[in-house]
Amino acid sequence: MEKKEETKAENLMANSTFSNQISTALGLQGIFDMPCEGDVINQKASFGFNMDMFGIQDYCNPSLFDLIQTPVVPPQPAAVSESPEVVNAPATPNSLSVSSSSTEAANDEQHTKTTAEDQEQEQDKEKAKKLLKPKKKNPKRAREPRFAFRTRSEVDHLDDGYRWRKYGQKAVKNSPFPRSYYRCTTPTCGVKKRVERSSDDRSIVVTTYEGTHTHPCPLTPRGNIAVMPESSAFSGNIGTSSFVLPQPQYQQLQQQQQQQQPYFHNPTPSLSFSTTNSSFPTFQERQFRPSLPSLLRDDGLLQDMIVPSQVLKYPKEE
DNA sequence: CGGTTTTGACCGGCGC
DNA sequence: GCGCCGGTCAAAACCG
Repeated sequence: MEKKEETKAENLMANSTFSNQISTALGLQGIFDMPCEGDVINQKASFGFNMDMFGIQDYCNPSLFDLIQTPVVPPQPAAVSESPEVVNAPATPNSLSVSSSSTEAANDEQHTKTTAEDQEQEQDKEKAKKLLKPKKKNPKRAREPRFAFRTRSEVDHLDDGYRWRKYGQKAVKNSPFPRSYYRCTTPTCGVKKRVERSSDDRSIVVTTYEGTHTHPCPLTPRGNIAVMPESSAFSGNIGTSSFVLPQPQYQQLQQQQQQQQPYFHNPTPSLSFSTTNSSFPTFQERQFRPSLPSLLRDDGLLQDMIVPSQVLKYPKEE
């Protein structure tokens, strides 16, 4: 019951354009504070990361950034060793018979407690267990670059335009709120993200991204930030939005992989977040306010902070 | 019926 | 070596 309510709520909130787009796009690391509720948005958006690079430092909050930025990148990449041990082939199905016989012997010594079938089952279990081991191949595999940011939102999992599948949830020490683990559903994309609620302020969601998407945002044809995909009222404007979030890391990958994957030839828009000569107004020029139609109101209002200027103009601003 | 979420178990790293 | 903890797996449940 509650679950359904939650689902509803999440659906309602699902439109929240997510700041990870920004972060992902910029390849930033650290924790970004991204207030996205109306009460907060009215306070003047306090981007926690340095937006100087966009020429919109007016809205950056360096102190906050400094305050909350944390080294989410592991201290040491600990030499990724493709050591032979990774080859350490676990018991393969073929080896089953061998170990099976030895197991039988062992059982024989004790007592004939199990039938052959039982043993087979046990062997299957063990085999299954062992089959898990090879996955530890890269014991110290270098972690992807990570970054985290904080978002004030009622929902844990905000829609960032990408599709995620939850693959785990864990209770977090010293926090009453569990941490959820998501993985990008795109087969070749190994991006993960963790979502947890701040124990200090339950209204704050801490999202940590790991890795770089190797594909455009599925909800947008050109990898642009997705803004209210189902809001047809805006999609038109958004489609031509000057607010285009490039994805440096993604672009890097483009360069690296475009030979392998023509997919990446899809030109990623250049950084037009810069306000110097684009039609996108400076943050200073813009008035962040809950100006979107009511259907947006309950969403994380982050989209207010990053919706294109056209959208912002949409509702008469008075 | 296929995709997603839930959830208990498992594993490795790390500190003691 | 042991226990704790974070991260992941995968079967089952759930959902559209």
